[in-house]
Amino acid sequence: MESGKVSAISGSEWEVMRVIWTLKNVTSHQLVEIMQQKRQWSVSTVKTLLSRLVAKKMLATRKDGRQFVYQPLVTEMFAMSQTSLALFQDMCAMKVGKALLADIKELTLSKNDIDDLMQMLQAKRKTAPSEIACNCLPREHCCEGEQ
Amino acid sequence: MESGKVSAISGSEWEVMRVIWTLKNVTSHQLVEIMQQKRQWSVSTVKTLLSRLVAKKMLATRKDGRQFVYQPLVTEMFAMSQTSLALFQDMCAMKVGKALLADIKELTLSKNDIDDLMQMLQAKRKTAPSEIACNCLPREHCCEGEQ
DNA sequence: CCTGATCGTCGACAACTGTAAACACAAAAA
DNA sequence: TTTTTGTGTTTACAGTTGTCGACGATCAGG
Repeated sequence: MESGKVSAISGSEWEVMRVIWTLKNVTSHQLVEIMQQKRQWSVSTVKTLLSRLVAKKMLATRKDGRQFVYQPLVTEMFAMSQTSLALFQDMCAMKVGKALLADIKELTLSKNDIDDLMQMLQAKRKTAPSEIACNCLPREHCCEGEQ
Repeated sequence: MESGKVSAISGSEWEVMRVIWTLKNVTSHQLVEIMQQKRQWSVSTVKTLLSRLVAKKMLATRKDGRQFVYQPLVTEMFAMSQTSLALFQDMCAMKVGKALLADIKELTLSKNDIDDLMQMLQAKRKTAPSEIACNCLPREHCCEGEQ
């Protein structure tokens, strides 16, 4: 699994990142405490995840006295859109729209988000194709029915 | 990693599934051929993935003469929305809308999809909250700035 | 200066993934 | 019937992930 993007962090790593993104500058101690409260992880577990995130260049460390202060190297928004977009791009292009629809139906969005989304959609509509081909197969037969 | 959902299939498995979803009923031979063309995988690799997908209850097999015919046990749409929704639900609730916006900006959607999305949004707007709180931390301080 | 509390680093280990070779068995061909 | 070929099953092996305990360095107290 080699990529040029956001190093595809794993689930647990993502949880740690969220805390760091939110707090911006966190000492390992704070992290351990928060994660222990949030997920009952052992001290070691948190430390391991931090090391891995540093190795993956998602976090930078700054030594402050005896302990480290962690700091994100990519923004949360970047990671979020990067990750979700990658997921959608691995799916059938023809059905991505439907998946989005299902997601939006379930997710809680603010009025502002909704307005932004609608505006974006409105703009995209002008140049949108009327159909998108399925790209699940290399060439031959491709989905035709199954709307 | 235990879940009640869609067994979280991995990347390669997802690729195989896409072909099967599209073709509905596929013999291992076809699969091997397609995957070889699409990803240069060896025969063994494809077979391994198929076994694993059967083990994960994503595929059912029906013996047809010497070989097996594979058949999906969950619909593509279900898997797609399930998977993407799970991803979004692991992200900061406050920023999911922005991520969606970024995704939609990049993805190619058909006019119909766009219309459906807009309609959905319009409907949701009526009951949408004006703000959504960040849920990255257990309790204390939570993101306030960083729009 | 010695001692104990803190930290970060290493090493571990099982489960899951990506890839694939080896093997056993049945069917097709010779 | 013997050989070949097409199938599914087993085994393998390196990497990643989820979770930790142990170890060695360091800082704060006495």
